[in-house]
Amino acid sequence: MKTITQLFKSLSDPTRIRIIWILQFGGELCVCDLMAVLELPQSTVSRHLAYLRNAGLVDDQRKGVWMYYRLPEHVNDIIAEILAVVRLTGKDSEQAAMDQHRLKAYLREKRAGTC
Amino acid sequence: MKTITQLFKSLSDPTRIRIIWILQFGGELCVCDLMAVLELPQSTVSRHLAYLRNAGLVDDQRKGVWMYYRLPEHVNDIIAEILAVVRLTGKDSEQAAMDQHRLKAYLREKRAGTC
DNA sequence: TCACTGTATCCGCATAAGCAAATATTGCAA
DNA sequence: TTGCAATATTTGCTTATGCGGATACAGTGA
Repeated sequence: MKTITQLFKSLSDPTRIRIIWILQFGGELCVCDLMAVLELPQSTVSRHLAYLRNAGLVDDQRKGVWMYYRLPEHVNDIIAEILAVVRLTGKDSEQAAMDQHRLKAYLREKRAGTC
Repeated sequence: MKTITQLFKSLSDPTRIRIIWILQFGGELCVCDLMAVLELPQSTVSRHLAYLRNAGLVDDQRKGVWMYYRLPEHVNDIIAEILAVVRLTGKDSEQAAMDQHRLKAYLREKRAGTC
């Protein structure tokens, strides 16, 4: 019961929905990538990621100093369904399109080796 | 964007999840039916129903003094998917089973003509 | 019209959640 | 080990949300 409401609560914030849209589009990204796309301070992004991690909606993996986040690959039916719904909502979202555009531009200019 | 987060926010409360489970099981019910099953005061139940109505997750219909609530029949893909997810979560929920049991007992004793 | 019942909304309060700066932690390299 | 960069967590503040009693509104019947 608490798990389910926690799951929905973690999706009831626009920033967290945006993070999932961005990860669905961009695959694996580190915190500073997300900071650039979301245009939000580090502590804010990190806290939202912790929220999503606790709900089982993202996986994290440390690579040196960088923490990379991505959507989980092996999930139960409920989370899979929910991620499908979120993807559906992103299809005709202006915000999702803007974030995808900003991510593409950011990745194009990003130099190798930097975060 | 706001619509989506509002949708998830309306599902981030245990009482509202319970209401949807109860309606999935019991069909069309009025506010006092739900008060009996949820064991919550009228103002609380009504407010949660308003939340769900605004999110498009329940339909209401007045019949005399009574307001009947049920799940919407014709919904878009997103709401249909979300209701399916909620149903899925109810399958192995002890709370859902308890509420179903209480609803059955309540309907058995309820006299015709009373709310 | 008036009284009554069922439901919706308002109000004040308590709790929860978001924000961003500050601080702590982690891992790498010198 | 020391210093630095990336990230996580803490802190203090502000805002949002839930609660239930009180009140307002709507429909029915006398």
